Amino acid sequence: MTAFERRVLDVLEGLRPGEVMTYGEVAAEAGHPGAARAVGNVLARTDGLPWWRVVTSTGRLVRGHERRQARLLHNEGVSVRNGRVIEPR
DNA sequence: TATCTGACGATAG
DNA sequence: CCTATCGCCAGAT
Repeated sequence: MTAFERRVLDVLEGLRPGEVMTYGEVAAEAGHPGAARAVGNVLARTDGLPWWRVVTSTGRLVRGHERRQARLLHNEGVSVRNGRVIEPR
């Protein structure tokens, strides 16, 4: 477990159902601005994290997991349309 | 130290 | 709005 990974996990644990953040925002809050891509890597290999509450900078859902993510987000009251989170980023 | 990889970001076309 | 590209970062080899 690296320091970077811990910081990312801390940020994610602060997310409540229905709240959504972008990879870039997570990276910045974790104290590693610009490491959006690295955040994605963490989410991809770590289990038990609310990965579906993280989307791309344009509100696009995670590549390759659109269906699953759309369902999970919908369960939390987040509006999704055409593989994209609606309005409130 | 050098390279490669990937659930990203910004931008030109 | 979409795709191609290039830049960036942390991790793994």
